[in-house]
Amino acid sequence: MRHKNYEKYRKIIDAATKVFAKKGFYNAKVSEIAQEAGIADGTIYIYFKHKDDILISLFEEKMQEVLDNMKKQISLESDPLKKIEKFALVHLKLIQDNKDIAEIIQVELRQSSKFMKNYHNTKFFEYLDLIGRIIQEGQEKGLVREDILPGIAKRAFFGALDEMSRFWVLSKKPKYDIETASRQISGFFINGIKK
Amino acid sequence: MRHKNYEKYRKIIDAATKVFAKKGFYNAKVSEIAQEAGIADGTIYIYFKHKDDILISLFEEKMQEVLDNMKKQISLESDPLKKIEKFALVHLKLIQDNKDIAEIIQVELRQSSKFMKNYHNTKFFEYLDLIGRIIQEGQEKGLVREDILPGIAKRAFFGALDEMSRFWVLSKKPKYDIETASRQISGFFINGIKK
DNA sequence: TTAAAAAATGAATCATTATTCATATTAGAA
DNA sequence: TTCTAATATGAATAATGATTCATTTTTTAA
Repeated sequence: MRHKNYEKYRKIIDAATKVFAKKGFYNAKVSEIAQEAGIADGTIYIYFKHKDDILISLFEEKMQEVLDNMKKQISLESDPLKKIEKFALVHLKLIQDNKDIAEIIQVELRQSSKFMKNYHNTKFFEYLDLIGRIIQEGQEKGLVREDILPGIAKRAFFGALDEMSRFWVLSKKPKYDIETASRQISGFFINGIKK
Repeated sequence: MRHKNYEKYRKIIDAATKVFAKKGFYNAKVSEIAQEAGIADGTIYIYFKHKDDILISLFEEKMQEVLDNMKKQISLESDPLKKIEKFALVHLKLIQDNKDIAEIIQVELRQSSKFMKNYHNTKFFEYLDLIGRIIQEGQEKGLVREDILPGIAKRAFFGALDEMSRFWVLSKKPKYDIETASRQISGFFINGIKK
């Protein structure tokens, strides 16, 4: 199914992205998504099992793009501390350039236990782990303090970026520009963990 | 209304806390809350305008407690950097001791735009601002670097703690104990911002 | 060109639940 | 104790919207 007509599959995902971002998952009607995609309600059920499935698929698709992009950008830097700087900048840029996706990842996907507890979110852990590995690399190269626990540090760093994102997603006009925000956040994170 | 029978009002809030935490706001039935509270469905509508109103009230109540507690604890320290350490410890302890509340604040309340965009969340901003003021105090006393923007730093620090909380709320058994986690997080935050 | 298969349609179904309200119970005043 | 107002009850209502499926349209391949 997923391979028969990828184009339409994507069209539905894109429509859903808009509608979920605007209304929130539970308040979004399947018929609205269909309308936004310019197809009939029933057609959605040819491509997706049910409404939940749209959200999950949407997330998988978008997250894969984010992940690929981030890996590529990171690999351009060799210094682990520079990689952290880069991570912050790329992450916040992504949020700014894709408000709808950001809002869904931010708000909708975290939503109920249904999604976060039951659906084991591999892609998200992979993303988090990019940070973890940078920190470990930094420790191996003697740039990062040995007593830093990468499992905690990666979450702290991601959380810092993420809270900044939430702030942007939820406020009308960003108060700080991305360069400033990313410089500040990576700045004190790096200062905090370096030797 | 709110003052007539505060006891029952609280009973409903407590029941809702349990049910929302378990099922998520949208999947929680008003009748389940009523059952958990040991009252009839209709009684809920004597104390609350509608389902949304329960979530909002719940949040206001709980957040006020959290806020009062945090203010008290913080005021016991005089050194701003110690205050930050204390903040982290108290915050994470709260999460650990109140899983249900944590889950709701964490997951449910951030949920749809409905709550986060339309309902202006004063209590949350007040909480965030506790951190902001500690940082400013640190700058005034010459302990924190002048180039740190408190508006960004407070979000980063809160975000770091919050992401750690999410991890706990969503995973069965905590991998790190609170003392370790809070020491690590406040540790590199303080290192990151201090002169 | 034509027939079968695949894809798309959208009106109808059907379950689900928030909310209401006529009725019953309880508490407090007289 | 009795009456009245305040509370509480829970069955009935009524809207909602996800999902199905009989029918139509489009595509494919012979």
